[in-house]
Amino acid sequence: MPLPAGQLTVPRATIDDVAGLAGVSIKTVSRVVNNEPNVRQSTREKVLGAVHALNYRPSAPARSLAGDRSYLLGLLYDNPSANYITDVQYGVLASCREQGYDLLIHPCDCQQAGICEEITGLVGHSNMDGVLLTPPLSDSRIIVDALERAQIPFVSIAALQTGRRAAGVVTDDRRAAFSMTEHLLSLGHSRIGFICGHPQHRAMAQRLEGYRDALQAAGLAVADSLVVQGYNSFESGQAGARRLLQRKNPPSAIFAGNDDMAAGAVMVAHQMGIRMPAELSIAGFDDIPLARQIWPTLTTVQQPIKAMAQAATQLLIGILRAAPRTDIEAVIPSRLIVRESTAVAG
Amino acid sequence: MPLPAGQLTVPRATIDDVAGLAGVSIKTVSRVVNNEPNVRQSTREKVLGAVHALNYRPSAPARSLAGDRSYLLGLLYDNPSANYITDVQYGVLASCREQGYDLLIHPCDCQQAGICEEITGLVGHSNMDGVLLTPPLSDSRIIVDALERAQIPFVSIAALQTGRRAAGVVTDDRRAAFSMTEHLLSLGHSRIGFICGHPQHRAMAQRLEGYRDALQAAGLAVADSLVVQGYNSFESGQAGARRLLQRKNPPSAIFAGNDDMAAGAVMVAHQMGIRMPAELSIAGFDDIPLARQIWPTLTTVQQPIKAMAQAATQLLIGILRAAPRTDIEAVIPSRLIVRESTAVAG
DNA sequence: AACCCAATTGACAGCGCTGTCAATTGGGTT
DNA sequence: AACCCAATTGACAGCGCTGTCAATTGGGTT
Repeated sequence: MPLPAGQLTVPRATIDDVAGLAGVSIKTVSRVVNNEPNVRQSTREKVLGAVHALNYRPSAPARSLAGDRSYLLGLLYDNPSANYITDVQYGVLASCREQGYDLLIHPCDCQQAGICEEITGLVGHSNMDGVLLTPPLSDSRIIVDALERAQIPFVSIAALQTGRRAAGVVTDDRRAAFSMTEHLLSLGHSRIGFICGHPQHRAMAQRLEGYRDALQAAGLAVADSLVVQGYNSFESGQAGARRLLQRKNPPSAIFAGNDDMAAGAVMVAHQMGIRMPAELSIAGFDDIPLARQIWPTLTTVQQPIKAMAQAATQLLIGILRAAPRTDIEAVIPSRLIVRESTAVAG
Repeated sequence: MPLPAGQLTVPRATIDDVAGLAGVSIKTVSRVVNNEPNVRQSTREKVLGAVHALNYRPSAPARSLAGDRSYLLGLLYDNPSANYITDVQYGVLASCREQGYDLLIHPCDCQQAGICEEITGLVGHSNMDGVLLTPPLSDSRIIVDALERAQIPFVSIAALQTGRRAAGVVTDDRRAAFSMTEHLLSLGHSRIGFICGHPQHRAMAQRLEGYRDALQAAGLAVADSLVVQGYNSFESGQAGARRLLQRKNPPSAIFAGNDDMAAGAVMVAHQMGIRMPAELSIAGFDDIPLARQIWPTLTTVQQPIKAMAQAATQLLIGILRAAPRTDIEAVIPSRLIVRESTAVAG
């Protein structure tokens, strides 16, 4: 039965216990535990033996208080897609565990007044060493500015920080969208609708560019009437698809900027009695689990979300360790996955 | 541009600064900040004024070190459903913010050897005040035992701790499953298949009981051949549905123990060319977003996941504060949602 | 006016580490 | 053998709070 903390039967070993057992000073234990140089190999082994024997784990708060580092990272997001966020979390956690960091998660409301103060307050209070940003936060100029002003180290996932000395990890959105559009063109589609994601997301702008590039490369005009604005959510995908399909001359294929919106389009087609993929091809982007859970299964771009999050976290920890150049941008490639929602134009 | 921590231009106010400005001792500031009794109203106001003026926020690690409390809660889970976990997280976070706690998340692998040591190690290292458990961890005897032995306060979400003095928050699984089965019976279905969730989850056992109760109440025999074992995942739902639908005498309705499995069943029906709901009704449980994102949309039970998580967190914080009786069990009701996947038997 | 006692306030140690800086060690050089 | 200096080790203060316990305050009572 749960009891209040602090009454553990086996009290935790402290650095003094380890030092006593190993016959060295606590400072030497500290050096070994933190992998600092200038410790004789034999001493290191003696200390590690004691650490192991006592099952010693340094106290996070004590470290944090003394060393001005908390070994705590924050993950900030404002994203409606559970699948996306969960993937990001797993990626971030993988790197955190590897490096001995803990993770605090902080969903927040991007639109809310005072969001910047909320975020800097949060970070200050929890003593986070650094934060990871996902879209749309990473695309928000005011939020990025606030973090820079507060001098909080951060790395953004899936968002270009154009013209800044900020680190980030992205995928090749433009090229992938180009490939997807090419795929649809190769199936004989010439009227391809595009449901764009949130206008503030730079990754979405990139995907739109890729779509345009491919049409132009194929010698086709980019009809503005075939591009509709969505906001990343399933519901906005439904609305966008309705607008496209209710035209007098509807497209024979729809490419949505992400899977949630593509799934919304699939739902609308079902509701309108349009058969897929015979009468309508639909493609998404991201390859979240939902892409395999709806009928027909979605042709999409597998965005390496987890890998990107993991790489971004590595990058952040590297910056915290060494404070090197921070204008690093890593690109992790994505790939096309053809499933059942796209077929030869009817 | 990110810089290493500890170089903030405006140094954080400490308790000494506040005490100095308010003209009291740091202990009095501590009392006010922690809402302790026995402070004169006028003193309290003076201190709060200084707190406000300096934008003072107590240092979490210092508090933790001095007070043996970290204001950190842990959320442990091993659950494949992103939707479910995200809902739980939002609920837990809502209570955490209200009460000034931060949240560490820790997905883990329930099956892995040494899981108990991993968990107790984790909790000890991070200095969590208490942890929240979701199924299947909350259903695992060895994990619950380990937490009790380590005297770590915990509350479980959506799992009965039968025969223990442990706190938990559940919904009325049995009654809700009864209602859903009744709904299907009232549509004229008499052969209703059931895809059960993970055999270790007590909530799933409850749902199976509810299904049985309803059949018996209607004077129908419970055919063992109509109950198949799943494991909560989409894929296990597909496998279960295939087994049910490939019988010589298939059911006209399938009730799955959760929405992920129900969605798997829907996928199989599509693949087999079975029309829904005309030829087959399918019902789920939980009402995750997926239930509204597949076609046909799922009739399901709205399980108040977020509310349960929020209540569980409140309960945990209450236990941490007062260490009162810990064998509390809260029940939050769920309700039936009829959508497009169920209809009169054909 | 003297006293009393609960209410209020404060002094100080200590939580478990890391940073700073001084002390010690020990192999290579002359 | 005496010396030197980089490598190694340790002493100690201090991070910002809370807990403990003692000191002070101030309104009610006699």
